[in-house]
Amino acid sequence: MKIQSVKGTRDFYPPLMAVRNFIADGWKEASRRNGFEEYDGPIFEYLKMYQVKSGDEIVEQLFNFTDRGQRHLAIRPEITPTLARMVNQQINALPRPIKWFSVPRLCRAERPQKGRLREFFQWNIDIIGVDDVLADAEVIYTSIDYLRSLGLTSRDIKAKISSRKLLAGFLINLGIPEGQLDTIYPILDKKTKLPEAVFDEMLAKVISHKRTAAAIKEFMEFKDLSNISDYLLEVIRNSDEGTEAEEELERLLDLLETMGVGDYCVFDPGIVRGLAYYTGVVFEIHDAVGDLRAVCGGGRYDNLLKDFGGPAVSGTGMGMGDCVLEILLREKGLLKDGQIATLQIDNFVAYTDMELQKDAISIAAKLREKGEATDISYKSGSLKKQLKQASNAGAKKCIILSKEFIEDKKLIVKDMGTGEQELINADTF
RNA sequence: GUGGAUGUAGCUCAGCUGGCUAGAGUACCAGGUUGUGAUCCUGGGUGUCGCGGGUUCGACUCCCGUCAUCCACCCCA
Repeated sequence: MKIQSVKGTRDFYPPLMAVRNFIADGWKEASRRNGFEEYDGPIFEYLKMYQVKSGDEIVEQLFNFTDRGQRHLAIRPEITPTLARMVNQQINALPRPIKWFSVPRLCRAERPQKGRLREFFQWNIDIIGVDDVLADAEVIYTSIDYLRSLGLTSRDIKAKISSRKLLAGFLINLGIPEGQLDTIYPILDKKTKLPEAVFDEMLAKVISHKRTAAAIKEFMEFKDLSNISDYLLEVIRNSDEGTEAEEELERLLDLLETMGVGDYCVFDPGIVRGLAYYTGVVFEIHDAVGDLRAVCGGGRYDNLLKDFGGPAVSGTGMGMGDCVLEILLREKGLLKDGQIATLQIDNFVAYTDMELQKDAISIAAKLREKGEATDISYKSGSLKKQLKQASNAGAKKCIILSKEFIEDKKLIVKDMGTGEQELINADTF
């Protein structure tokens, strides 16, 4: 019976595994050089943990099951709730600030499409316990730092930055009841993703006042804080919250400039994020020219720990999936199939006669004991074939046992880079 | 859940308005005077033409159904 792979999953054959490691290793290096510590949690959790934030409809979008003890469990669709749980459990023992990262394998039961699969990897970084926007700047900087290290320039990608607080202050001053904000955010989040007419229709359903709707659209299209119209500025500054958010954003952009990534960053009030739990700075990094979905997204969530039964400690973080990233890197020519070696050995041991096999095995074993990556031919076929195998394995040297070994206990050591070879005494090994 | 496209060798694909034993490139295996990596040459098909029905003397080809994949919606933590 032939069984195929499950929809939305990937088989990581060695060349693809090399790509996956290339991405994950880069994430880990970027995390460490920016001062983040690695953590991980279980791959499944109680289902209700994912319902806290997002309600019951989320259940249809994740893989859930009941174990033999009748526990309702779910394979993790994200790691942030796990992070919140773990931090809450030891909140009084952990030194602040908490700067943690993880590269979890996640599953979501959504319909697969370009840049979105049912099983994927996502780099998460979070800073918990720092109210200062410096923490938001650090998160954005670390994200850019990684992408930049791959060769993506400020012409390739842009970090679009806004603030939920700014938006909230603006909307409230326009006369929108605070309780309605959570319904409006997901709609505004779609502004750039939908045709204008469709968006207008959706917005009209929640905002009947035409001038208010127009003001919201106008606000979301501004690209420069210093160039915003007097009327909108007045609306923003008409509240402490709006004024505070404006100052925070200005400081954030200034910090990013100081960090040397100012040219990657733009203010974009069109960035809202669909999630309810964001409370401050929000951002997404996009392909500057293409129409791929966001490479990563994140923001500040001041109530997350509290929502998971912990204290009111603030956090800010970011998630970056591997699928869109890989597509982007391939489009930019920064990642090519077969470009990353799946095998890198130091020595390959070849022999021209079966009577030499035992000695060859012994020499290979000694090299391995010394810590050198060594492979050996399993049969004494033509030397041509064995050298080809050595070459394919990326061997730096090929050690050949032949008549010189039988006669004088000498080995041929061939440098696979230069092609030069020398005779050495076998007892050197 | 909705719509569109596509299913032929491990991979990329060709195969016309139905007609001989189903093909190419690539990959892989073997060999090219039993001692040298590339290229080249020779040989090897590794296949339930997604699956099931129907039409027909005859189906990879046409029709119906079904399954799968991809793309776009819905959704997106």
